[in-house]
Amino acid sequence: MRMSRLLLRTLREAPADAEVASHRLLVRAGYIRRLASGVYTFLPLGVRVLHRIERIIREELDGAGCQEVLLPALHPFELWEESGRAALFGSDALPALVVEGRGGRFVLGPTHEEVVTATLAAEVDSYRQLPQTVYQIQTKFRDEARPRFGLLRTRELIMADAYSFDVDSAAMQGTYDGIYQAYLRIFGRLGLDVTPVEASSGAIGGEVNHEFMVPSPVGEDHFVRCPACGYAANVEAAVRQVVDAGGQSDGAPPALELHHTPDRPGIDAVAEQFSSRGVTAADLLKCLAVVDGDGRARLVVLPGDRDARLPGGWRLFEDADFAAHPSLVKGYIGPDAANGAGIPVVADVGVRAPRVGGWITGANRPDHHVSGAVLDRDFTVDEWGSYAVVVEGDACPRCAAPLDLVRSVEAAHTFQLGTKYSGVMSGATFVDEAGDEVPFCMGCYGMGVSRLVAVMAEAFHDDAGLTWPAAIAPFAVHLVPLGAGRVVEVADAADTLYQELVARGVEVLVDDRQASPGVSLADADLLGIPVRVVVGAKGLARGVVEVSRRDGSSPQEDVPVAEAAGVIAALVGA
RNA sequence: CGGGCUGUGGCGCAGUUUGGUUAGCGCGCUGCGUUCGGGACGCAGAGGUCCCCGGUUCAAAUCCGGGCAGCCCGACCA
Repeated sequence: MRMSRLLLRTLREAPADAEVASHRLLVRAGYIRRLASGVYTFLPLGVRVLHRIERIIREELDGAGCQEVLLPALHPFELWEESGRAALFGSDALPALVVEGRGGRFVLGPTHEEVVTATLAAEVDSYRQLPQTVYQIQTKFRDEARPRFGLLRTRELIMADAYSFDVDSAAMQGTYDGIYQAYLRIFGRLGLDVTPVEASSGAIGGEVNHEFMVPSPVGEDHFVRCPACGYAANVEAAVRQVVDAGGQSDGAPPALELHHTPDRPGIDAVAEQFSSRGVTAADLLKCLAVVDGDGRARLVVLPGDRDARLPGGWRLFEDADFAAHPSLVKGYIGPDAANGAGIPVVADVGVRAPRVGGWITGANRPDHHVSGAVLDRDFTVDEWGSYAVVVEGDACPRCAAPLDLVRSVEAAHTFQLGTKYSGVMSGATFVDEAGDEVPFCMGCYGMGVSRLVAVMAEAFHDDAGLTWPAAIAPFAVHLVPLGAGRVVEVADAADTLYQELVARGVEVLVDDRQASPGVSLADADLLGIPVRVVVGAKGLARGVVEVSRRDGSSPQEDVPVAEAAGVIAALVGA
């Protein structure tokens, strides 16, 4: 490709809204342009990178036995009513865009479980046709509350999503493992350091699921990792154990005392009132009245210095709920009231740790708290669990070693869905060997392709620009003639080398613009093509061209002009 | 959805407080010339609904009212 013909403009300065390196560099180097907030155009260089990534994904998914399809991006609204997920539209969980057309109401697909289930339902009737795994590379639409960081979080995104259909749960798990391994191979070929973690399934659903996390300082997710046993989980799903330090007090048990605590909204304010006794938020019980997934009232209790982590489907009490349960006084809840009212108390394991002086907690009457509350004397717990967001240094749930906290970008997410969709959508069944009609056992697997462009740019850049690995670079070789406009030997040598490389099947970008050397070299740094070949008067005087690696992985090398095409072609594996 | 900030040629910004004649600077763009192995220089040019609507005024980028959009922090999130 001749650079003079390439639709490319590089920018010396990045737009003011570009904060992170990938966004700044992809815009400056002319790979992408913003059309609207969270909506980007891929220019020719950007499309080439996108396609290289897609090709790797296709090769690995095809190799894992998946078949490519292309599902519609425009979905009949009724399909989403059938699955029940239309009820989530407009919520943060599923911010879909709905459009009114002459043919009715449509959803701009935010994800494709409904469509693919309907598709397979129509094509598959017998266990003999199973298993099936299909995938597509498609544009998805989400009405993001806050698009940001360039391609990392957008309203319109390109995703590779696969869907598996098996006869039963055991078969589905086998398929799941196969895709999981294929995903690891994809990230391996991209050269990304990825960690699969246990995660929460959100609006997609299902029991078992994994996120594929790429550690990054600009990531919006956090996961914990155990350096001892390898446990890894998103903080939204991570659990911990509480190690009994042993120091049980042998002094007299604390007495239960009532305190007047007016105008003390919140844990920190209450702790402040007792600060003269050395009390901190960790000495208080945080008591959250919630409604669980089955609509039952529960009281979640955890140490006051921890953020609560509620299981999926649980929600905090609203005013109407408090009205229905008058024993729970908003702002002054103590677990004993829930015990008395028969409301199950579920407590974080942190509440089990021995505590000199007991707990400070609500007194179940306005403006009052109690101190000296002791577990099993003043209140009881019906069920123990991990209801606090795990933080760095918490004990690993498997081996008790201190956990590390890692900031990261979610690059992919896989789910074992089971019959969540096939169980409720009509016709999503097949006849099994015994002649019974049973629903498909499904899995789904999503990978953010456009997001991966940004993830790769985050992982592969330096101060001067991008440093693509060969696997996804838009071109293999950047040929930079210096002074071709006035030194005919340079122009001739560069043109000859360009023709030879093209003839050998090397993807070459040649800088045939009328630009000064500084501009050409700075743009070459910015674009990040892995191998650079400088053809200049200085080199030609010695009979050589200069070959270097953008990532600095090997020193610059002088190659005799006559051998250049062969050496370079071998270097890039053409 | 809450808080803060910002909308001025393609990009980055000044000008707005204190209204005033032709709206300015750097980069980029066009032409000519010189230069050119790390973002050169000179000369001459082109390019602007100053986010939108309404108001005040002899006069509005500037003041007032109402919108819209964008960014940041938080909340939320597949």
